Amino acid sequence: MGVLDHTPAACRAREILDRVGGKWSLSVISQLGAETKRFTELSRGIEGVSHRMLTVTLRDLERDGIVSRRVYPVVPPRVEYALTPLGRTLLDLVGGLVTWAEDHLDEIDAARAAYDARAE
Amino acid sequence: MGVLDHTPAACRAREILDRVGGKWSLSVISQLGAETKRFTELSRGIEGVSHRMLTVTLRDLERDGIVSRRVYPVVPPRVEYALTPLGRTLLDLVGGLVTWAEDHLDEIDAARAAYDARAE
DNA sequence: CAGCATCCCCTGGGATACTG
DNA sequence: CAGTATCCCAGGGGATGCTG
Repeated sequence: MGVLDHTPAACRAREILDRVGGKWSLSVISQLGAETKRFTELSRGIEGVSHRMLTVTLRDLERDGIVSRRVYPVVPPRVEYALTPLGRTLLDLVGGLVTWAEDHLDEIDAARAAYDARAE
Repeated sequence: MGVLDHTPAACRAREILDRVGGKWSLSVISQLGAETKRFTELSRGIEGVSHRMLTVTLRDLERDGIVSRRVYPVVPPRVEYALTPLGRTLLDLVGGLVTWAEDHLDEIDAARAAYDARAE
């Protein structure tokens, strides 16, 4: 028996999946892992993200205390985003996900192909 | 710079989130972590899951090679589900998520409360 | 027992246009 | 530059009922 033998544990893990599971969350966290960035820098660094979704994602992460938002009262506006200490602990965890993905994605793809082949 | 400094890395991590991010996936993986179980056992062990969603979740996990399905040709039908070796490696990873959740959920909840308070 | 099939609803997320 | 507002759609997921 490990950490996951009771349902409540899976429940809690789901909560963080809800927090990090958004389509763009990981990309944002990834981008902010190295350094503080401005809105437009993030926008350019994340291929395919719309203006709106980047805003929404940043708001959610900020609300959860994973990303900090610093506004400079200048014109034109300047806003900088960074990971909070909490966000940086997440970064380590997500590193584990990436490693696992690299190690097993081929395996999963093969399993899918085999499954689909069986069912035609 | 860590594992997450480039977007492609985040992309790959997203793929596994897509695979495991379903509402019931973690609960199923959790339930199967300890031992092989039958459909009804799983159903009883996971509070709130509907008949249909359990079926769908199991199919998806089976397709990805995370869960194995064994049918006994008897009547009444008997079907047993278990984690595959690949599934067990996932179990370890998810253990990390659970630990992180336990360590930081209060922090996140506090951040949310503070954020919501600021915005009224 | 294990599970498809059907119906329906709701939210996540895309496109686009407007502002301080 | 850094957003907000509005509209819209696909599909994830719930409820229920039928079957081998």
